[in-house]
Amino acid sequence: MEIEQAYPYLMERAMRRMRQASHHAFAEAGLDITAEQWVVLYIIFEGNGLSQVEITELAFKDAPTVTRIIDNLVKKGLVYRQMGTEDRRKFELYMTKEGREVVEKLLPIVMALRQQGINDVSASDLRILKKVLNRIYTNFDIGE
Amino acid sequence: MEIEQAYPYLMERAMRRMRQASHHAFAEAGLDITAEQWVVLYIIFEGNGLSQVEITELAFKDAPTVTRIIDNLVKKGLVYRQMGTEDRRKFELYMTKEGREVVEKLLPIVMALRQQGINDVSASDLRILKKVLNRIYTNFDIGE
DNA sequence: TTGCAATAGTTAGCAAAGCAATTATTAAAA
DNA sequence: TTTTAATAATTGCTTTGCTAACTATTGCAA
Repeated sequence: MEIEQAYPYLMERAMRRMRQASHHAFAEAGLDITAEQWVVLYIIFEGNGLSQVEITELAFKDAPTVTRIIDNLVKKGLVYRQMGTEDRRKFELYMTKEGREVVEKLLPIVMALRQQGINDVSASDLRILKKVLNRIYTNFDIGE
Repeated sequence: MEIEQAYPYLMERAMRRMRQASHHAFAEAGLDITAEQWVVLYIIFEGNGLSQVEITELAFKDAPTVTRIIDNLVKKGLVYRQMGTEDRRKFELYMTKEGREVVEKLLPIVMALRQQGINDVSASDLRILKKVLNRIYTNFDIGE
């Protein structure tokens, strides 16, 4: 019954530490970027010209959240919106030069953080972690 | 490099689904309680008379968050604050009758949800999940 | 005993998550 | 073609997380 042993608690706890570590590392690199902004920024970096809906799906966030994160990224001059040529409801998202520079500066930091988290975790344990996380995700599938 | 394969992404995704499922299940039971409120409510249920600092540590949240969650629980009439007898800076937190009723109503739902999440996950995989989550947590220990 | 640091809790400000409702545009149906 | 439904994005509202600043109380030390 002890709440400290329940896996949701352990997940929450690990996630929070991870986010704090990210924020701390980003700040140390002189960059005022949240972990969530990083996710969206990187998606735009990888797939230039994506619409917000596509970003929403890739980032597994909801539309309003993505709108606001992009608002912030635009304010910081890292990305810009361009009205869709075919479908004028859509925006296409592109990186600015500053945005690319930030990604290139952050990428190794993100990689190092990710590695730090699984330091001394065996490859097989990591595989099981991912498998179970995916399983938990599908176990709560909508419509059940 | 695919972000969908990175463990932080999988954790985030699983957590979000879990929270949604909780909220949905609580609402279906006719209870307007968030997952976060449940955590605090249950801690007060288990340890009657705890101070907010103690709750803060047990819930692994920060002080302002706990203050507000307790504010909400008080508004809903589920718990109440009582000024500390020895140390007048502290509050002691206690359940109301309604609070106890809510916990007793929610407890089986929470248990079922927790079980649903790890449906078809072997005991050994679950053990590894917990071990790795703890490892990630300590790998990001402050002061490193 | 006075003065100062530590502790408990709160308030304020910003970012983010979730949900409902709204606008603008496009697609489908009567 | 006109109406209706679906889609893309936004706005508003509430809750939470995090940081910093603040008040009140307690504990310790000069």
